[in-house]
Amino acid sequence: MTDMSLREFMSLARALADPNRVRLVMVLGEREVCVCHLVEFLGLAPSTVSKHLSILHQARLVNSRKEGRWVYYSLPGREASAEVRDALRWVRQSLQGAAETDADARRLSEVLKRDPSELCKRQCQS
Amino acid sequence: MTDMSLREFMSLARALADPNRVRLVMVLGEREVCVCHLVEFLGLAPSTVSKHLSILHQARLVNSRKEGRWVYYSLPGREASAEVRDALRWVRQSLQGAAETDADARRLSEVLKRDPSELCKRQCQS
DNA sequence: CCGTCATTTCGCCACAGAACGAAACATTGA
DNA sequence: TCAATGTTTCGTTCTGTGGCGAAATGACGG
Repeated sequence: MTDMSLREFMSLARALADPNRVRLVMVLGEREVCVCHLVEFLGLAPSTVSKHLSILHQARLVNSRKEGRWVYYSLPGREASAEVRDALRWVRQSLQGAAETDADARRLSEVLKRDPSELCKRQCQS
Repeated sequence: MTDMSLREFMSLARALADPNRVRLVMVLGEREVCVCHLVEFLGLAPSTVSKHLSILHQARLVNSRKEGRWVYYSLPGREASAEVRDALRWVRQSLQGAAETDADARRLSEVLKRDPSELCKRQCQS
């Protein structure tokens, strides 16, 4: 009923075809998270994480909000299109309760306890 | 509730990350189709189509049945796992009614009118 | 058996994409 | 305004994947 073109669908499907991007979608449930926390969470270079977030954003699977120097990403709510909500529902329902999902949630909780400034300094020096 | 591992999910997501494979999934609704008809439908080399079907089969998104020299592919029904059914539901509900879907359905109908033998001869000579 | 034919597997090429570091950009604070 | 800092963009490298043709596999008909 969503009447989505194949091109739009492939944008969603390809955005969800990378495990790190799927982990980001799973870990962004409910809360809004700063990029530097996501960098620490994935353990990848800031530029790599930024690229992943850019791909998710282009597919409308995440929202971004800039607050000062920090950028926060989150999942869209009811304002999202039906196609995006269906895609997010598929991912999140499929992977809820998975071992990796729980482990990642715990891992993010630990990361969120740290100060953004501290994280970014360590990221930039390396 | 399906309690699927990230690895299993990525197998499904990556299988659905190619437009030609998505077209195959959409066109295999209900009916069982022979490989040579799918080759003519996509307009790709037989080896390429076989590879696509292999990827879909490894992800359990399609069934294969061998009858003589011909191999028929179809979508799994209720015997499929919940994860596979959820993935197929997402794709098919998202793209039902899309212009490309209707055009492909008509295109396959035309192809199905032709004889398998005739198609395969033309495919092999080229 | 042997040839034919439908399909798959293999080897190769070209391109897409994931990763990084360096540089650019943007914002805050001195 | 200048320095510091969080994020993104750019350029590069390397791996992964889609495409094809040729060869291998498997099944039917002589």
